[in-house]
Amino acid sequence: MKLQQLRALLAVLEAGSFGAAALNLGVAQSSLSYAVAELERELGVKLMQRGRFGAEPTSVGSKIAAHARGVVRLTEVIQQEADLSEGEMKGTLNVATFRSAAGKIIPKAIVRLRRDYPKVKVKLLELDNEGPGSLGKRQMVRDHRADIAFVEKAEDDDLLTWKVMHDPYRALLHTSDPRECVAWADLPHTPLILSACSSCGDQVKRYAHALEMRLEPAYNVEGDSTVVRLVSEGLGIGILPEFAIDELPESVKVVPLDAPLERVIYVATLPSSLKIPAVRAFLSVIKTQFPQSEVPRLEVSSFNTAHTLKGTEKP
Amino acid sequence: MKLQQLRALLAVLEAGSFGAAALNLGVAQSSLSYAVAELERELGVKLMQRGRFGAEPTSVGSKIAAHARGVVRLTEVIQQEADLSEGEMKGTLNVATFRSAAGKIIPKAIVRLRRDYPKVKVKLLELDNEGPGSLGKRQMVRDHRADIAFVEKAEDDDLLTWKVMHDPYRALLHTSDPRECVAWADLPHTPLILSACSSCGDQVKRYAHALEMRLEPAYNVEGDSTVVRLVSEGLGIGILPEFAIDELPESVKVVPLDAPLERVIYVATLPSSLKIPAVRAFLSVIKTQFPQSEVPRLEVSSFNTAHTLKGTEKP
DNA sequence: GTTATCTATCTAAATTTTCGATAGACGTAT
DNA sequence: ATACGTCTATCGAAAATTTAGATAGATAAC
Repeated sequence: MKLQQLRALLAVLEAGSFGAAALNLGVAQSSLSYAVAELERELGVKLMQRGRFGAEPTSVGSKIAAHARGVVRLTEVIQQEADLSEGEMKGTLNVATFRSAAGKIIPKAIVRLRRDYPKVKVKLLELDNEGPGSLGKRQMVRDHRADIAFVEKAEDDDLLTWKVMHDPYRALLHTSDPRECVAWADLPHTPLILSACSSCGDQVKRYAHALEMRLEPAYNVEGDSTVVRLVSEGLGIGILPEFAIDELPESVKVVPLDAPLERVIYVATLPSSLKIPAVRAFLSVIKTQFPQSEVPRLEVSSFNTAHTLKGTEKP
Repeated sequence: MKLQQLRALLAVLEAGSFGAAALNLGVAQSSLSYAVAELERELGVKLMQRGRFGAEPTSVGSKIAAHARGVVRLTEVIQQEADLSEGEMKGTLNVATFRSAAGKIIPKAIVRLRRDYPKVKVKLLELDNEGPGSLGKRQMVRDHRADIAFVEKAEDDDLLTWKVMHDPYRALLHTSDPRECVAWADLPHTPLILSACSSCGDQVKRYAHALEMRLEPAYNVEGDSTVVRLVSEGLGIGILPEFAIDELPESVKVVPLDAPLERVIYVATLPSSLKIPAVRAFLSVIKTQFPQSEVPRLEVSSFNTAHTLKGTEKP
C-alpha cells in the first residue's frame, strides 16, 4: 500500500471522476487509474464503481476512504509536528461550520489565530443543512473531512464536545417601533419573521410551545439576512440569535426579549484530533476568545505523546 | 512522504539500529539509511541520533514515531476492512497485559476469539512493571504500540476504559492447615507471603491498613508462582487474586478471606481504535465471556463510519 | 593505534510510477 | 442505426525512485 494510492483514491472520490481528479492534481488520468487499480488489486476489493458518469465509491470504498483520510491527515500532522519542533506552527485546519457561526464567531477566532499562529491556515467548510444528502458536520469530523465542527447541539456520541458560548435570541424591530424590549406575550399578536435555517426558527417555536403559546410565523424565510430585510420593509418582528445578525440597515434595531432564550454553540472534535498541534492551537484561541467556554486548557507548544488534557468530560 | 519511510523509521526504532532492523526486514542496511534520511530531508528535522551504539529517537522523532505508528496501524485497518467486506475477519490485535491477566483471562478470551474469528491473530505484550523505563500499558496504547490494554486501575484520562471483571483475593494455605476460611484478624499472627508484582501486595497492605492492622509480610516475592511454591513449603499463608493463581500442587489449597477484598480488571483502548474491526471483535468476545463486564455492545460485522456505540461513559 | 561496530554515500541495477496515445465501454443525439 | 461525447483501462516507452552491494567515514573500546 502506498500513500500516493490513498491520495489518488481520495482525489478521485472528491472530484467525482478520474479525469477531473487528474486535472486537479496536475497528473495524467492514467496515473490515477493505475494507482487506484493497484490499490484495489492489493486489497482484493473493488473500491469504486466506474461508469459513464465518473466514479463513485462502493460501500467498502467509503469506509476505506474514511480511514484513508485519517492516514493522509496523520501524515500532515507529522509534518506539523516537525515544523513545530523548529518553532514554527504551520499547517491547515479544516473547520466545519454553519453560516451564523461563520459570520461572527469564526472570524473573531481566525483573527486571533492569525495573530498568535500566523502560519496556520484555516479551511472553512460551511454547511448549514444537516439534512440528508449533505453529510452532517459531525459526520464530516468522523470521516476526517474536518478537524473541528461548530454545532448547535451537544449530542452524546463519540465526539468530544465543548460549550463555546451562549448566543441570546434578539428581536429585530423597525426603527418606527418605540419598544426597547419585546415580550414573548406580545408575539402572537404581531407578524413574526423567523429563519428556517440552522434550527433557529424551530427553537423559537419550541420555546413558545413550552410557554403554551401558539406562534404562527407570518414569514418563514431561508437566510438570516432575508429576515433583516423583511423587518426593514416593516413587515413584522424578526427573531434571530444575536450572532446571526450580520449588518443592520438604519431602519432596523435590535432589542432584547423579556425572557432570554438562547442557543448554545459547541465545538466538536475527534478525541484523536487533540494530538494535532493546529487543533490545539485553535482550541486554545477559542478558549481565550470566549472566556466562559468550557474548552479544556491545552498546552500547544510543548505537548508530549502523553498529552496534557484536563477535564474532557462531555456536557 | 512514503509509507515505506515511516515503516523504516519504526523498524529502526524498534530494532535499535539500522543494521538490526535491516536484518529483521530482510533488506539492505543502506535502504533503511536512505529511507530515513529521505524522510528527515523532507520533514526538515533530524529524527534519530545515530551513534556508536545504534540509533535512538530525538524528541521530535519520538512524537513523529507515535504518529507514524498510527499511520501504519491505519493501513492495517484498511486491509482489515477490505477483508471484512469479503466476509473474512482477519488481522492482528496487539494486547498489552500484565502477567496474571495473561494467565487466565486472556487465554479464555483468545479461545473464544479463535472460535468466532479464527483468522484474527493476537500478539500479547506482557509487561508487568509499570515503573520507569518500561513504558506503561496506557502509554503503549496511546503510542499505538497496543490496541488494547488490560489494566488494574481506571484512571480518568484520554483512554476509554471499561470494567471487565472482579477478581477476589484468596488465601493460599498448606493442606495441613484445617481452616476453610481465613480471617483478616488472623493475618498479623501468621507469616504472610505476598507478591510484589502488579500491585497485588500493595493493595493487600493498603486494605489491612484501612482495617488498622499492621501487616508484616514474612516474604515479599517477585512472581505469583513463587508465592504458591513458598506456601507449599509450609512457610506461611499466601494471598493472591484468584485469577493470578495458575496451577496448584497437592499441598496447597485455596480458601476465601472473611472480608472479600478484590481487585478490578479493566480494558482500556483509544477511542479511535473502536473503528478497528478486530478490536470490536475482541471487545465483543470479552463482553460475552464476562457477562458482568461493562464493555459496550458493539456491532462487529456491519459497522458503518457512523459506528454503533452505546454507552461509552467512563467509570 | 588498532579494532569492532556503527551509519552514510556512491554506483549500477531493479523496480515502480508516470506519461501520452489509444482502445473500449456506454449512453445520447442525430 | 450510426456517429459522437464522455468516461476508464491498457500499452509501451521514458522518467523517477528504490534497492543492493561495496566502501568510506565516524566513534568508542581495547
